[in-house]
Amino acid sequence: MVSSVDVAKLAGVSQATVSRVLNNPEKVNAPTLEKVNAAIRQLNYRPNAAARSLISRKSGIIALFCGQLDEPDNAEFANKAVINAQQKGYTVEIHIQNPEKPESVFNAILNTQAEGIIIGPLIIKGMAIEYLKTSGIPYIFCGSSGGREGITVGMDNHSAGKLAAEYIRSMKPEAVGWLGGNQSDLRLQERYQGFVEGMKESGVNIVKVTGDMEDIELSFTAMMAQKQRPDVIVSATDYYAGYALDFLYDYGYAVPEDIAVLGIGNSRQSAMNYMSLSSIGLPGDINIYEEAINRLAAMIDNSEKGNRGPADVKPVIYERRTTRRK
Amino acid sequence: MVSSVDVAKLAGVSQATVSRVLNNPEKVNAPTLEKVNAAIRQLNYRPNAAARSLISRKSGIIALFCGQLDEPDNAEFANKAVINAQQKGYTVEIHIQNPEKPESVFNAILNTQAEGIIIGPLIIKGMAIEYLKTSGIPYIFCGSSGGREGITVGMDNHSAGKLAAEYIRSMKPEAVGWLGGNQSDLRLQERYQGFVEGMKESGVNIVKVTGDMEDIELSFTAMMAQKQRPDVIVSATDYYAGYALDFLYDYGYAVPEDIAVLGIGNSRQSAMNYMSLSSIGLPGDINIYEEAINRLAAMIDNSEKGNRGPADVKPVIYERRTTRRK
DNA sequence: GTGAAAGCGCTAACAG
DNA sequence: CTGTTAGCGCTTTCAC
Repeated sequence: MVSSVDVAKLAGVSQATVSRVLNNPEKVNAPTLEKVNAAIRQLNYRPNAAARSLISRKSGIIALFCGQLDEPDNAEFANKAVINAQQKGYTVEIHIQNPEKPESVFNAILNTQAEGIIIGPLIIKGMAIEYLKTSGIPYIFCGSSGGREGITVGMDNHSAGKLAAEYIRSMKPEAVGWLGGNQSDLRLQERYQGFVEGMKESGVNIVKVTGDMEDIELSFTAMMAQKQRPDVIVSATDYYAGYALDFLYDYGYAVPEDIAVLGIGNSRQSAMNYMSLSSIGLPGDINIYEEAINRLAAMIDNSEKGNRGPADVKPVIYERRTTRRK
Repeated sequence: MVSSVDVAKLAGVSQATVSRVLNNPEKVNAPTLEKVNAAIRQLNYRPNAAARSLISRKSGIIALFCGQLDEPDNAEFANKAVINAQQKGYTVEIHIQNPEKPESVFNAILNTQAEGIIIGPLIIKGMAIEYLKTSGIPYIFCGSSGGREGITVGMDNHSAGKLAAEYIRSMKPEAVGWLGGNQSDLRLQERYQGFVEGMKESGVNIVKVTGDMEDIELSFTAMMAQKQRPDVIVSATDYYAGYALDFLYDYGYAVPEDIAVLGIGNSRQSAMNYMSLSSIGLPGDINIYEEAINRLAAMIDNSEKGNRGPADVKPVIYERRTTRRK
């Protein structure tokens, strides 16, 4: 490995001068600077980031936690958050949760040298919150929900559930199915609570199905086998709604004639003509990811406590083919 | 920041002993070990990764480069590669390419402390290959294509294009449209070359449309406005095929009756009933991502040169509704 | 404007 | 089994 000492030798200067060329070139005489730069190129020297951050106590790294990227919600979060962080000059360390052992991903908090942590949609379990709090590293929830622990930027999940309820009540359903996803996902719990609140006193029976996809497939079938089966299905995420559409097709239902389907999240896919899934999501012009990274960066720079509280954005409804009954 | 010296003081031992407790606890007497561990917990001590990697010259980091995660190809790559790397104990640093300035992402190669680099689907431009070669860091292409530079693990793109050609020739098309995506994506170029080769001597006219989505929308419209318009569209990726389906729907075409659509990549979406896109992809049981990470890890551990050559997996066809003409 | 020297927090010999 | 010591590669005073 070539170090700044090697460069110094070749250029015939001291190691300190090499460091200056890298960090304060304006404080170096033009000829010296050129000599050193030539040596750097010749040796293909690359400064050692570990040594630098040992001194500066800054790693330039943000750690990002999220669920698997095959779920559009997660992929959208990761994509936007990473891009915004990159634009601010940060390097992003990504940690993807394995749904089979959801706790284990949080062990990374113990060893990360990240300056900030951003938590997207995932299952918060085990020591996660405790690790976060004791790490001393600024953290922020975005799209996920930390409950009342730390600050959260994202859609107001409770309102989303409530809005879903209000919207489908106008359809006068006989019975409604709730596709809930993983029970440990706080975000989805909040959506469900909002939904139940919105359905209160409607007298409509709610059939709730939860679990991960494999489990859902079974319970979903069971739900549709009942005498009073739902004529409207609300899904806690667009991702599950996609699978619902798939099941319904397999079982011979017409959407929305037999059964209407409503998602939450308003993913890119849902807007495509071939899917055309009605969904509840953020107003079009809001970039919560940029806001989240901005806040995180502020917390890192100013050691800001981040007690400005949550920024819960009110969702809106996007009506598409899967609910558009004539 | 609390260091091992602080822990040592509190525990009444030398700093070296603290280090031993962390790395070789079996070489420490039980009572001492307990004293030190107590101090570690009390002070909430976390070893400084920078200092460690300064000594070991190992960062435990793999750098991953890919295109935006809203494209299913990219998301699948990132997801699987990250999960496999995590299982091997690596931390993954993710670098997402901004399509507006595709070169800039590669600057990260100059400063990364990663021990290995994995390059997924993206546009390789500018100094990318040169940076890779001079970095001295082992690298591997997966899903992307480095041409003949370095080793590649993934689908044989040329064969995929050829297979697409062979398949659609059986449909006796009058004219065929090729939706090509970004011209600078080597992977897509290879698919096209294979396609052209497969169509040779068929006498069928190929209309090629390339560019990113905004551009494609225009050229696509132009393509369909021609007198002899395609009755079969082959898309270089499933992602573009999705948009094609969307356009066709808007313009009043029936798929596959008026126009058949074939994708390449066999994304999860394409298999869903609501999309049911015929596509060309890897045989079901192959995990190229695990293979890629395994090879990269081997290159890191053994400083293996990685000259085992490319592992180009032969693709197969998944026939679904968008081409199933009766 | 440049060099010498002191560490950043840790691991790894080497003594004892 | 435990303490002492010498760096890892770099930035940053402090002299000259």
